[in-house]
Amino acid sequence: MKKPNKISIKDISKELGISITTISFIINKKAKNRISASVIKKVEDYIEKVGYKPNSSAQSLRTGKSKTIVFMAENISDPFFSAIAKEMEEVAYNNGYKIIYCSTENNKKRAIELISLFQDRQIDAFIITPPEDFEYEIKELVEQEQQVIMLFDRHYNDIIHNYVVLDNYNGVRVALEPLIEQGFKNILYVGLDSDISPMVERQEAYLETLKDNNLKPRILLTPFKDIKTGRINTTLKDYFKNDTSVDAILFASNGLAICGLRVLKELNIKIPDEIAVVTFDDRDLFELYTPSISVFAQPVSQLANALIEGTLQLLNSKKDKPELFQKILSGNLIIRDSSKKRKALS
Amino acid sequence: MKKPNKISIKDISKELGISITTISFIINKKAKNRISASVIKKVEDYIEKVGYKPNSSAQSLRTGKSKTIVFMAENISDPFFSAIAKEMEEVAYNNGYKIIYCSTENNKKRAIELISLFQDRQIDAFIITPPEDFEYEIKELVEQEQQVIMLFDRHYNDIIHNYVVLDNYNGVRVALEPLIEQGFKNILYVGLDSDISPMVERQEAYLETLKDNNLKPRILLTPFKDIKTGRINTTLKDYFKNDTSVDAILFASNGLAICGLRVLKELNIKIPDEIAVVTFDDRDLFELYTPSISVFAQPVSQLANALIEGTLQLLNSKKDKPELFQKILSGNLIIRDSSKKRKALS
DNA sequence: ATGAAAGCGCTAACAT
DNA sequence: ATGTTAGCGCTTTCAT
Repeated sequence: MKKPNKISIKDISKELGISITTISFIINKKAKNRISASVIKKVEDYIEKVGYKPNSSAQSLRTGKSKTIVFMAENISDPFFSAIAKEMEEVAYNNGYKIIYCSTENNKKRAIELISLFQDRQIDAFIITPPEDFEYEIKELVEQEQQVIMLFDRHYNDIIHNYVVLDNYNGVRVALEPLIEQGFKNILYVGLDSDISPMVERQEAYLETLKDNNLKPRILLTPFKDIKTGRINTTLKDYFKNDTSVDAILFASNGLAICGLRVLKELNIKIPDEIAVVTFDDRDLFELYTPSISVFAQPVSQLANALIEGTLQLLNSKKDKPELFQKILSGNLIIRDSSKKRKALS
Repeated sequence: MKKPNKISIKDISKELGISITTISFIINKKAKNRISASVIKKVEDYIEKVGYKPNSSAQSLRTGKSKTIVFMAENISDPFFSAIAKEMEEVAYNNGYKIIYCSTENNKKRAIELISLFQDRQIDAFIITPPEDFEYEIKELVEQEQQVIMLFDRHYNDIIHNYVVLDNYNGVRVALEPLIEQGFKNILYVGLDSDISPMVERQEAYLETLKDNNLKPRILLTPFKDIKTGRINTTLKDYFKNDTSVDAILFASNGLAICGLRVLKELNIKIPDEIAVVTFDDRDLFELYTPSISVFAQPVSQLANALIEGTLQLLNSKKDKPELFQKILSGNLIIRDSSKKRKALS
């Protein structure tokens, strides 16, 4: 490997006969009212000419800041999380930050390892989608105040922390409303057996909404890992065999819905004639499926923007006043064919 | 922000009364046959106890290596690229490397900016999916020998470089074979109007295969940007209106296929009865679509593994012998309902 | 077997 | 307005 054009401030200093301090000030835009315009011009031109770029390791070492944000998603290959990642990317780069992505797989042990791995490095901020049973770890992280901690998708009530989440309560209500209005009486909720806030909130909202409408709730929960193993298919099939009264389903996540659609197809259950379907999180699959699937779509762009803007804002805030960034965003229901009663179909 | 437990080698040195050098050797596993077992034990225990982790900026500054790999994909939210990213992630971390992802959007200007942005930082390797018309830039990058350059998905014939790509020629042949065998005569190829190698190779392979079978080729090309703008829908519709003889389509990418499916649905053209469909790149959409869509699936795990293993291998190789890592992997055809003649359907 | 010391490139407090 | 200089934490050469 050749190591050419590794030009440093010192080289510029020698070449131009100007001290490195002066050059440093100019590079860091702290030259105003300090350095003469002619010197600034001279240095800037030279930098432009030779394509000098400061050594970021040296900057990090000196300042203790790395201009790096870690985004710990549940799974970076999940369309929802990768869409968020994609949207944050550009804003971060435009602000001089780079983002490192990683996936927890919703696995506590793995998440702990990842945090430990990145804490060694100089990381300025963590954007985290915490896995199951992670409140203690987040609490510790927040209290250490080593870096900006921003939670995404999930949050805790007993810790004061930054977060950007969806308004799940309202989401479920909005998703159920048209179903109830159309007269569906036996609405099944298919969710994850999990303590993460969206799952808890969605389930609670479901329960409340059904209660408000004097409807009998039916809940089918499955552990996260059953999605991967495919065990969920058996669970769903068994359920449908035992409870034939269900006339509508609300899936609490797109992953759940995909499994559900597969099973309904296999069982030859007609959507929406025999069972209507609504799910969380939009994907192009749902739009193109036959019939098209109604979804409660998360506001991906808004979420991503809030996340990165909030994080940058906290990063730039003066250390003495500990700010808080908390945002709860609303999604919107997209009604497609899967939740329309037959007579309502064109 | 508090800045606690920022413990350095010097602190350990003072605490234990052992020199910095000795501790550094122990940390870097260069202590064998140099340092006494008792001292090693003492230091290791202390490090374990206080949870010391070396400052990576200092290491980078000193060694010139950052243990960082940049993965420049076309679009990190595309299921194909995000699946690759996800698979590489763990291997990289296990080897002490972190990965930064970014998206070129197939935009040359953006890609140049990103490379410039990351070259300033100490990046050890670039894994790049080059956009349109990028041969010159890659050539420069490779010649500079500043970091390991590994191309993915696309490659160039006139540059000697590392790459991991799909065997596109064979892929197209394999995808077309069952179509031809079943007697489809008017097979349309829908591709991207692009100079990137997969598109060139797929189109050539299509032409050759049809020629070998004495069939008349029909090619419909669309610029990359038309997918985003939706202009492709008009293009496709217009084509189908003018050429009603088509009885099968090979889509050169999953993005193209999705647009195609949308249009076929809109035009109420029945798959496979009126037009059979096969596409590149599998997605769960294709499996669940009605009818299920036949695909030529890329070997995602193999590609990801080759990419990261190859990159790590080059990273670890001695600088004096310039190695080359080139891998062409085969995908496999998954035949579903969309490419079966009616009589062949169960 | 262990230690002293130079220096990677940069920032910023402190001269001048 | 500009320059001198002391480290940031680490690796590594060269003593001892």
